[in-house]
Amino acid sequence: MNAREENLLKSISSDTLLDLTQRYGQAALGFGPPHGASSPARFPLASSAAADFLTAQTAKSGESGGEHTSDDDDGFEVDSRKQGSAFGEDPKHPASKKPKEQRSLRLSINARERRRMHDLNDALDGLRAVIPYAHSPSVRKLSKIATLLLAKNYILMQGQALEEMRRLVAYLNQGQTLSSAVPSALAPFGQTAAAAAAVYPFSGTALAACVEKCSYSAAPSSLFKHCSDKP
DNA sequence: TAGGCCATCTGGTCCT
DNA sequence: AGGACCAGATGGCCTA
Repeated sequence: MNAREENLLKSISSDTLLDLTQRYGQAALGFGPPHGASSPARFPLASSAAADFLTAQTAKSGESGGEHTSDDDDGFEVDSRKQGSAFGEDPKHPASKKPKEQRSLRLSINARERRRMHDLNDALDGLRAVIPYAHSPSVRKLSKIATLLLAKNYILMQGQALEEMRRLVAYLNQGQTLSSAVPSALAPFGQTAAAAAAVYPFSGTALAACVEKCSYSAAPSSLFKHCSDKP
């Protein structure tokens, strides 16, 4: 983790995160694609079940070869930076029995591996698209490791939010049954909420605190580490 | 210029 | 046998 990424993460306010949390949370529950979703295949979990996701990924895997690699079978559109090593002769294994066949096989394997890594990167891009962080063009893309760690913390945070919501609903339901003399439908919502806030044992700021603590800590080296602890 | 990040190649291992 | 997955090595690009 470098300073650049830490600054990026710190730049995200918890308000923004909570806002995004609400929207992405809905999407994750299947109420529609998240903001900015360009295609269902890009956000498979938002539109359908895990099985659909796997199907989409399998199909995508087949097509992505075409998207990324016109080099697929020939294996010749390699990164120009790596061309030297890609075509260099192995000093340990000079001209063997069938060098041409072996070379062809090696190129095919390389192309497959390249395709596989491209698919992996596509998946990471998909992950970046659905986790809350600054998506503006002026902000650098999250690194792979930052993406994974932020996604993990985001999932943990969502779980906590869900749990807190459940407790709140249970608490409000309990209050309804106790004060049945006053029809709950007539109770001003604001007052109800205020009363709940006054008595409700679970702080509404817990989530924001978790965001601060888990994802956007100012401590450079400890970034992302806090929530590796049990929530 | 050092360090971080990344893409690619490569050989090994496991699975179908 | 062929493909998927993995980890190590290598070298390029970018930023502080």
